[in-house]
Amino acid sequence: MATDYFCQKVKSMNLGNVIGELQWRGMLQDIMPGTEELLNKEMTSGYIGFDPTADSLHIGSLVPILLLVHMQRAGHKPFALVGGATGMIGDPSGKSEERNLLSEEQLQKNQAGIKKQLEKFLDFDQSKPNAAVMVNNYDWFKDISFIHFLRDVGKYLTVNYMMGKDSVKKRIEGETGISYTEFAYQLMQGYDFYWLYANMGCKLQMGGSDQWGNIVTGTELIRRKAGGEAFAFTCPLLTKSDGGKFGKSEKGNIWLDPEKTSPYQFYQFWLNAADDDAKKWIKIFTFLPKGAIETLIGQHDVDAAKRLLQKTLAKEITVFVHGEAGYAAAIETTEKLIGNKNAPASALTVDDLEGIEGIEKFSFEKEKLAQGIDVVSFLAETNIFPSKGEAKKMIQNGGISINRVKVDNLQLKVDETMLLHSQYLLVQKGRNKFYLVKTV
RNA sequence: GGGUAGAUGGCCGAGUGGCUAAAGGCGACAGACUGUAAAUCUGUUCUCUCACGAGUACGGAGGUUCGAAUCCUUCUCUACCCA
Repeated sequence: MATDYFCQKVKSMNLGNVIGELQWRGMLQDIMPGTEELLNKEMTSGYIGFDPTADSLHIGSLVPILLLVHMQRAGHKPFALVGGATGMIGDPSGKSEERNLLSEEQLQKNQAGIKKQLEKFLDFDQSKPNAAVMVNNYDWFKDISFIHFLRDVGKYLTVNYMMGKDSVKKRIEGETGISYTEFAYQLMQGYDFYWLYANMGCKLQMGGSDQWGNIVTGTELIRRKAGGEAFAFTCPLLTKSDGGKFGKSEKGNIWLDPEKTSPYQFYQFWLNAADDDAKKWIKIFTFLPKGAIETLIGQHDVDAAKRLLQKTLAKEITVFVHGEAGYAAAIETTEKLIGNKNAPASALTVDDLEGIEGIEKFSFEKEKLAQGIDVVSFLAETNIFPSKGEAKKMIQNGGISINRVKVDNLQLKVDETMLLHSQYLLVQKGRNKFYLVKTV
């Protein structure tokens, strides 16, 4: 009795208050009763699933990842589930239309990519009791037959129950309907939770709030099939203050893979956050303590133009995802290209130009330049623009600069005399999109 | 099985024989203003073309017509109603 009490006491002393932490950070949407008590009482195993819909995670997945990190920091045991099986089916949540199935080959590739990324963010050191664990639901789904699934899983929940889920309801009421395949998705996710509960002692599932329905199916399955009690909480889905989709730029998703989104572009995304967004995001995407964040917000309000919040946010998250080196490269590029925008392009050294990380580079034949070429053809032939028409429109809009000088004349000839260090041209589209053309 | 209403550009949505490459809105891109913001205002937004212009396009196929997103036939898909 006395030792029990002692053990419990020791445990609870080491467990940080995750829920409280997540709450002030604005990372808590729904929570099942009893979850907080469980987390305060014992080291809890909790999981989040990531479906391999692409070969890299993007910043939308960052919030769930951070939930796991917070869990681990607070002394709990995080499970990252790669959805090798569920990814083959397709989650209807938040999707207005039935999706195309991915090829198995593609799925394999995606799983590998996602697995590699998740490994970076969590501590898998198995000597620690709360080491992170990576699982793949394909491992337990691959041997289940359809008949077994219907008997062992499908039997426990009514279709009525399943149809009540928002994700399903919306699709049934919508125009495109829902296939049996996607309808069954929640059962699979529910079974994941059950399997982890039964085999790995996993009592908690987390996720974005769009996952609430699927998660509850899991706790329900655990209750009915195993008579057990499981818990859950979700984080809010992020939106931008202008109503746009979070995590999208003109080039599409912001990926965590530096090959897809360079650290510079990644950094720029956060740096460009609107003030209101930055205030919310800095709590979510950094691990800075409450006091520090409050101070920052205070300073920001005094002089918003300094964009202290954005800079701190961008720094913290870039270091987290791409490391110090990635951040350093991002900063370097930023300063060269945008930092001192009044500096003439000729101030950039060869090393500067060559070393600019994360901008698109093109090559162009030196001979063509020797004769001089009109800007429009130049922009089209370097592939900076797909056609002359587009290049022309952009120039007419005043959106093109070469070597930091705005092109205001369609007739402008580009020739050798414009080259920086005899071989480079710095082409700028809009305020902060740069392309480096190197002659060959 | 029977009936009705639909399918228009990235999305929403107007358009029922020529004035329609197709109103309007959203989104996206660019400019001005700014803080590499936001808001606002302006321009662009099917493809190729410096331009003139040409080519594709209103679910698919075929037809009527000098001319079709618009009329007819048929097919596919969706929603709703009746069995």
